[in-house]
Amino acid sequence: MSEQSFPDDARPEYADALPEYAERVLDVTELIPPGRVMTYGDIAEYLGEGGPRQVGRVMSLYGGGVPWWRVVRADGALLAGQELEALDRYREEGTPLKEASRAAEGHLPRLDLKRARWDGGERAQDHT
DNA sequence: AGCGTGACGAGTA
DNA sequence: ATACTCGCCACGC
Repeated sequence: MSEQSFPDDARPEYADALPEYAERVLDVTELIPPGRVMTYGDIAEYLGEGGPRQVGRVMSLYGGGVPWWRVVRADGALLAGQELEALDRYREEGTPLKEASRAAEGHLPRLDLKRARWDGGERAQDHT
């Protein structure tokens, strides 16, 4: 096959296809079981490529078609701008939440990562 | 090329 | 628990 040599800054792109990295991130996102979550960093580590910021970027740009609420920040804070949307999902999926202490009323609950975090493998998780 | 910005994360005060 | 720093890396100006 004749190898066409493109200049490094003029590689052909196909509009229908997402960048390969983005596709992998979305792929992993769809593997997260309902009621569980993975952090941006977890996904990056799982892929063995990129970092949390790269994953965050992908979700920001292309996350609309996948269960984006199952990809969360490491501190358990709900996604800014879509807290209520996400909270709704968590409640219907039974995702472990950590209710805000009564002292902080205005605060929405945060995720209980200790219980909700999914390691990417199939494994029994119990307790209550 | 430099610099600010971001759906991040860990460490420190 | 909050605030701030740094490290990280892709992008846009």
